Amino acid sequence: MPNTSAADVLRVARMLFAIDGYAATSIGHIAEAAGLSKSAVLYHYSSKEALLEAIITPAVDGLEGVVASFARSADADPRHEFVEPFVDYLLANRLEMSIFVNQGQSLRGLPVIDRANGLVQRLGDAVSLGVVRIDDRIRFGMALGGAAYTVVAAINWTDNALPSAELEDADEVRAALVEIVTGLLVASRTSVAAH
Amino acid sequence: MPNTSAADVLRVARMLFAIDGYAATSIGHIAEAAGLSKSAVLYHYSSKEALLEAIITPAVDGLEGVVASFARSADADPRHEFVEPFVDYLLANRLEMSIFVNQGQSLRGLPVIDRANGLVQRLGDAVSLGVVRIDDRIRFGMALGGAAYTVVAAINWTDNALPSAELEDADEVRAALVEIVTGLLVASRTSVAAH
DNA sequence: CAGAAACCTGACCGATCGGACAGTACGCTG
DNA sequence: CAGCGTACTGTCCGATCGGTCAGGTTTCTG
Repeated sequence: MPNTSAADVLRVARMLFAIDGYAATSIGHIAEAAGLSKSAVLYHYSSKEALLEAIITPAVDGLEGVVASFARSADADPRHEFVEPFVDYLLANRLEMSIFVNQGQSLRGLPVIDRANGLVQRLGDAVSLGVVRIDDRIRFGMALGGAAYTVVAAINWTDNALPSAELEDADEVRAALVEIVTGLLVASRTSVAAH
Repeated sequence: MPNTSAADVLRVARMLFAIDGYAATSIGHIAEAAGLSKSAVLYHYSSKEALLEAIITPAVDGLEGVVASFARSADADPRHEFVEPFVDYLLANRLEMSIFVNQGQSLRGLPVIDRANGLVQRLGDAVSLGVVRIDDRIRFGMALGGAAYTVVAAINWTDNALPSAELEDADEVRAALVEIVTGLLVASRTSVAAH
């Protein structure tokens, strides 16, 4: 994690985009918070959109891996194949998740966001394959969406403004998420098998 | 549901605020979509903020009832006392929920939004009372947040643009949500009792 | 029919936005 | 020392924003 100005801009912008929203965050705000001029921000990132792209592209790349790991877990025990990578991904990309979970729809049209939305849809489609019962679909949606939203909400509802959350009991949180998500997914699987 | 211009403005604005976001929706956009001039919109609602207030105040009032119904269900079977009203509330206020679930943090500072956020916090606090284990807290968060987010996401991921979603199997959805949320809450309760 | 109230428009305002651009200070290399 | 790339700054621009205002039309009421 280098300490260059460009990296500072990235960190500040990620924070502001996640908490205040992309539309409500001006380049001037980012510049001020980073201790630079607006022009300096635009020197490092040629546009506001390019800045957003630089922020969430790595996270979207990681999401690609998560989707792949789900496809791989099609018939195995989903816990190790899919759930743990999924939960780890959520916890490691909280701010980026917050951006495209909460603003994914309003920002559609931007290429990076569309790519992220497409991946989410692919994940949803992959899971709907062979799942007919509505309550199973909803259970699955709650497992994925609920976990994502819970992790994101933890940013907002705990006293934030601190650079990274005070997750000292991160291991416990992780274990709990893995257990609950697995529970919801397994319930879905078994009811599929029984059907 | 009257067909006056003021009501049209309200409907259009609710849609745009929920889908495109409050910050990204200009009064001019609302006016255009409603077939009026910008001035006409500002004639019916004195400011953009007043328009948002008119949209979500009824939903926030309803949320007050939901919070009260949770307090009432403290030791009873939570299904009828709390879960059903909660799920019904979510389904009946999908667009408004979408606004202050997804944008509640970025819009903090606006009185109506702060009131809504305070209610959500009150609900969270009420539930944390006596719940120590982290996995129980997360399970509860996933029950409430996940249900809310699932209902909201259904707006965004299904082909929208249709005025109200094509929820013909609404009864099945409702039943499934009630069952799943109840399951998560009951698991939490029993583990509290066992502890 | 007179007048008031309700409804709506177009013109205009200051502020802020994303972004372009010309210029400057600094360090490295030949 | 000359020259060049990097890292910035302040200035300016057109567009768009939320909001005001003066006036026009329609509708209701006495």
